[in-house]
Amino acid sequence: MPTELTVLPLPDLASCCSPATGGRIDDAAAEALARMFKALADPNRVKLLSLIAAAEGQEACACDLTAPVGLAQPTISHHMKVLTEAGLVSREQRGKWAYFSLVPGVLESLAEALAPRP
Amino acid sequence: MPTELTVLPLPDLASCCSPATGGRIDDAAAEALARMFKALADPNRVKLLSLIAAAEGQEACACDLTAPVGLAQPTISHHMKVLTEAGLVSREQRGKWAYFSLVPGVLESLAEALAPRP
DNA sequence: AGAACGTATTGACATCTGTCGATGTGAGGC
DNA sequence: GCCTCACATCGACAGATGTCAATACGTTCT
Repeated sequence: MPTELTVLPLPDLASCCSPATGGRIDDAAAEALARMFKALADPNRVKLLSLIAAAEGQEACACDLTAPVGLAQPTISHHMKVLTEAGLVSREQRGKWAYFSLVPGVLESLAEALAPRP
Repeated sequence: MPTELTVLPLPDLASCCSPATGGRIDDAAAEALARMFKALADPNRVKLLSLIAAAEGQEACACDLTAPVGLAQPTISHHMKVLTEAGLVSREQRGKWAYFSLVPGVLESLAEALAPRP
C-alpha cells in the first residue's frame, strides 16, 4: 500500500499568498487555513506540539508525550494523527518507537498568514 | 446590566509569554491559545475575518458580510459572536447597523505565539 | 516460535458545532 | 403609533469531535 499522504499538501499552504489579514482570501485558502487552525483548536494538541517544539531537535518519542498531558494512550495516538494529517508534524518509526517532529516552516507560514510582517 | 466581557481577556494572551514553539506552555496558556484557534477553525470565520481585515479602517458592517460568504443571516450572526467572544473582533452598534473591527494586536500576538521571531 | 512492549485502530459514548427557519428586539421612518 | 429594517436569539437537527476500554499490529528479545 502507498505511503499515507498528508491531507494538506505543503504547496497548498505555500500558495496561500494572500494572507488572512492582507485582503480577501479565496475559498481554497480559507479552507486550508481553517484546516490548520482546527488541528490547533484543542488544548491538548497545543500542549503536544509545544512538547515537541521544546524537545531538542524538535522531535519527541510518543512514549514521552503520554505522561505530560495526562491522557490515555489511544487518545494521544489520535491527537498525533490529527497533527500529522494537518501537516504540522511528521512521524518516523524508529524501532518500536514513534518519533514526531515539527514540519519545518509550517508554523512560520501560519504565523505569516495571520499577521504578515512588512 | 454590565457590558459583556470578552471570554478571553487580552491580558491573558499577553501573558502567554512562553510561545507555543519556544518551550513547554502551561495548561492555562494552552487553553487560551486553543480557544483562539478554535475561533479560527472554520473556513467561513476565516473568510469573515479576512473581509473585515480587507476593509478600510479594518472595520465592516454586518450587512456587507452576509453576501460574500453565502450563509443565512443567523449563521453569520453566530459566527460573528464566536469571533467577538474570542476577542478577535469588537462590535459597535451604529444606528441600526452593527460594525465589526479587528481588535488591534491580537492576530500579531497569535502569530508571535506560533512562530516567535528572534 | 513465543512473549513482551510500544502504538495504532476499532467501537462506543457523550458532547460540541454549524446550519437554518422562526421568532424576538431595537432603532428609524411613515 | 405602527411598520420596516437590521440584527440577535431560540429551537431543532445532522454531523463532527474528544475520550477511553478493548483489541489488533509490528518490533524486539529470549
